[in-house]
Amino acid sequence: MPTDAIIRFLENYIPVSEGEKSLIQAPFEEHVLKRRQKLLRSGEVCKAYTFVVSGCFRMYGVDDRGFEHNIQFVAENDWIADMASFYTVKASLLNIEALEASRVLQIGQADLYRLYEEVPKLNRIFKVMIEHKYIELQNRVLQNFSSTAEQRYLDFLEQYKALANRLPNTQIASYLGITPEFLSRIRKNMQTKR
Amino acid sequence: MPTDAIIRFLENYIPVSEGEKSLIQAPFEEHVLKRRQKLLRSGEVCKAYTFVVSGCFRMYGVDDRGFEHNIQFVAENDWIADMASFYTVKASLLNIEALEASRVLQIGQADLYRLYEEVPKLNRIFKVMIEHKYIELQNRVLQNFSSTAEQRYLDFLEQYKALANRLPNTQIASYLGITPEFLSRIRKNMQTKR
DNA sequence: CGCGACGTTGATTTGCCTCAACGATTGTGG
DNA sequence: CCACAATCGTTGAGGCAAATCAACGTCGCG
Repeated sequence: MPTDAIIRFLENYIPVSEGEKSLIQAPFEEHVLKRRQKLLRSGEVCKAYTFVVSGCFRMYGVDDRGFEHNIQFVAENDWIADMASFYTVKASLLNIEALEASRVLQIGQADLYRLYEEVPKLNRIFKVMIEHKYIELQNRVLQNFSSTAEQRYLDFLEQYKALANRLPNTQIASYLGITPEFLSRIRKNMQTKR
Repeated sequence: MPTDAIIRFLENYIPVSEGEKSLIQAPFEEHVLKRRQKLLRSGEVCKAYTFVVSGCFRMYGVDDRGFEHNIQFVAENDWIADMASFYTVKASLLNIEALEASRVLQIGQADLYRLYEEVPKLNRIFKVMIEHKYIELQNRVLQNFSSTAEQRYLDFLEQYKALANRLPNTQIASYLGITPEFLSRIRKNMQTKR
């Protein structure tokens, strides 16, 4: 069962009984996406909370000059949604796009709220999960203070070792807030150093 | 009772019974801080979750060259803690400092965990609260993509109207990631425009 | 009163962007 | 299975936004 992956994820936090397992697994729907296909377009409401079974996504915004800026990458066994749009049911400012062919499991607002009622411990689990995500995001803000782009690039490689190999440098540059050209120069510079 | 402010805060989310109120209020301790006094120093473990009754705080990190960078401001009727340090019980990278004379209510890890058991709905309330904080932080990351520092300054004034008047420009510059000198030039420029 | 925090202005420097051009690789439809 | 397009990484020349360093006036406070 593909939804087993979700149970394994939850049990990293708190054990889940057999009855709860079936309650949880029931409402999720599986979807398959090709590379470049979108889970969410800005302007739409984010209607689903998404668990990534396999593959990889980027979430990004577009500035007033039309440039894209990656906010986060999410790979297998992790969750992605624009919380702001999902909970307020308002148009999202963000896009979510598959960087690889991917498989996901999705749950809508109504089903998720019902699950929170039926399985109250989900509130605890999701609270902790979101705390983790908050900490990760705060670390990102902290890293952005590292003065030079080279240092931020090194920090990124350190923190996302596994992911970095799978991502094109253009996407990494967009995450770091620099141009692909400048990232290329940074990499060249690093080679001559060592 | 100063802890009434906490109940009012919680009831913005979900009603709380009389019995729950006393359970919740019991473990909080009140503290008074002068301007510039610290709630947390980097290197220490963040041992308390703090509710601000009155006054205002900044949370900041220090980079490798010794420069301070503000991550967030928190004023009355809001919570502040370095979640990363609080939940992992490891040394914090951050500092929390009073920008004004302030009064706070603090709860330690053990007491907070006990409260989560005694009053399970706190998990729901804190989940939602942290979601809000996550969204706020994500907006901050998004705003940082706004190309020019002037635009980011305008965004900041828009979002934190009330707070902006109370903060010295040096603190705002540190939040925006620019020098106080450059913020001064931006402000001068804006005057001549209108 | 005197000291430290704060804001301002000027001159100079620099990290990173912009625009343009060119191979290498990937993927895709005929 | 090849041809062509699209994506990706790289390099060069020139330009700009913001940093740096230094100096000075003002204000609030112990």
